[in-house]
Amino acid sequence: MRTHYCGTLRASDIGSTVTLFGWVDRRRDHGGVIFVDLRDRTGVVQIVSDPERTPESYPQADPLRNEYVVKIVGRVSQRPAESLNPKLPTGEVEIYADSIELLNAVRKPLPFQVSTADSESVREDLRLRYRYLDLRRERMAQNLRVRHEVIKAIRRFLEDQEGFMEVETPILTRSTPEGARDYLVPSRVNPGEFYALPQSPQLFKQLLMVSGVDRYYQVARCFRDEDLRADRQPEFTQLDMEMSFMTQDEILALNEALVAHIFKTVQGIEIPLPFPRLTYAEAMDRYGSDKPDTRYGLELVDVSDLVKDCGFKVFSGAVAEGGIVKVLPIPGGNDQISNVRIKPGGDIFKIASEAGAKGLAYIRVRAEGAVDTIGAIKDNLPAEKMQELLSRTNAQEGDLLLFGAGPTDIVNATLDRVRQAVAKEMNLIPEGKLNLLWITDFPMFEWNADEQRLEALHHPFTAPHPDDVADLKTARAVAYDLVLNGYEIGGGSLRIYQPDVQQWVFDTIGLTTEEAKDKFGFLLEAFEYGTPPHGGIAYGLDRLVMLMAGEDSIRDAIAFPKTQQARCLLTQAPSGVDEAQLKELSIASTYEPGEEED
RNA sequence: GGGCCUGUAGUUCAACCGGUUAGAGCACCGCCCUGUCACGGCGGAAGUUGCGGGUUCGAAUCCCGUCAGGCCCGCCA
Repeated sequence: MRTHYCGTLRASDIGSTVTLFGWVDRRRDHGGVIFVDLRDRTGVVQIVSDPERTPESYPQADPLRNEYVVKIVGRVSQRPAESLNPKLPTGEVEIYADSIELLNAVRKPLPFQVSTADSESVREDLRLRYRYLDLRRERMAQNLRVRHEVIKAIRRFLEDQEGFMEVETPILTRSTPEGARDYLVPSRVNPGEFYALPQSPQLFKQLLMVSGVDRYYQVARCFRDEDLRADRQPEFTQLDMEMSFMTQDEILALNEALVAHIFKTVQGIEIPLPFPRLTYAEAMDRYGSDKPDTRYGLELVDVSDLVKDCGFKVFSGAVAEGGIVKVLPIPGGNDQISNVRIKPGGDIFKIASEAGAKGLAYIRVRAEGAVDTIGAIKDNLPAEKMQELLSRTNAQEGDLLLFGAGPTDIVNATLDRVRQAVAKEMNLIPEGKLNLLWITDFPMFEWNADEQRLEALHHPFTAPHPDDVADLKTARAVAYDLVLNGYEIGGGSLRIYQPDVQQWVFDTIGLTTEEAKDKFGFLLEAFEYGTPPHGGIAYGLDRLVMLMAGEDSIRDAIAFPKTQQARCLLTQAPSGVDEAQLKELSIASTYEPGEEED
């Protein structure tokens, strides 16, 4: 029977006889003495074997190799003074092995070394193919631990301190319009009909409020059949919450306490409360983004009013057509960013054009208030406007001012991306800084040009701001996102709980009464039976863990993630199935290998 | 659907502008070494340069196609 875990042994254990199980992390054979680093999930401890002190185990230590599984019985001993290892938590002790039992060997060449120098990075496809080995490695083992600790902290806080109850909701549910593409599951019992996997438990948690659950949470798996990114997987985990009879401020305060609790218990980090708040309008104005990274400055400056009458048509025309002209001032940018990079063919130009910009005008601020700029600005911007522009952007010698001009959304998207690229390149992002903030007062709807209709920015159950109900089309929503270092890690809203308001919203997004009844009739009906005011939030748990673990990819926060092609390299999912299985489900595949699908 | 990047020994990387037998660290095998902790020393085995085609006297290197992985755009209420 195991008496201890490897990584937990300390000087206070000296003298004890211990039984350890684990993997050989490394073996060092000095001819007359063999050292084995034995690893389990808690860490490593050094095993010593030599012919004099441990004659029985010495021959047993000889055939050991990396990643062999062994049982070791030995005595915890003080290391000689000159052999202490301050790099290891167990570095004060070592185990004299009285017996070493080989439980299992490695029978094939390891696809990669489990224990390697930090500088060596293994190809990710190999790591995913042999994920069970990858998870043995310190980095991934640590990430799994962080994930576990985060979820544990959430449960302790919500259940023990705040009276939340976890309720599971269906994985097999019904397809709903709006939102992402659904994963579908054919129903054998009901031929021709399909379940959908939930994109989130949204409707069920609202129903639970009608049920009087009052404070619900769930660590909920969600599914969206969309293309993958470094921070997006087709199945992911939300911390889903919903609560009744609370105002927005009360919900935000509770969530601030939750997030602070998570960081405090998992990483010992104190986060000042309350979190800063920005309205959506402010965030778009100052950063061009609804999830701004506020760890650094580089705020945008709107200069539409200064240039609206100038002779430079790109500027005046943009304003005349209802757009804007904004400046991204880059302190010290003159030395950092050459004209070549801003002009067609340059990398900064490319970033801007991918966001829809036609180009980037610029001003370079020189000594004594002199400027270098493109001819069109020099010739067309009156001196007093130039002075006002320099003073409004707080321009100093050496600064580079980049202009975005055009439709508001394109200008914001352009300068947002350039801002992030510049911050990264100029090392403006402080290491280890955590910047949490709320974005509030999102608009209810945005225009979908493809479908020529308004659609819900958040989702169609979001309550309109009480001051704005006169005109829903332009109304603000009582919706909020939590942003951490430029990543949206959570978002929620107060919900509509009156059927008539819900109906107005469906009308506004062009959902006919019939469609609404067909898709959401059960929810509207539930609202007829005494629905409490309620609201909630959902966090992207994988993303939160990724950020807390210091990783750049959500895959490193998930035990068994999928590749960008949505494949599992370990199980080879997805796969073909027997014709008989399809038949049983009353479905057939229209896919023909070698042919283009459309 | 589109753009960009990567693919060389089990693994991490080299191999210059196309030119002898494709090299090195780790891992593996053998020998040596009693205080290492990324131990060290000597030796060995290990390669269809992802795959297919083309250009060339000659291709890891250039070109085309294809497969796999990554980053991004579109998409993701």
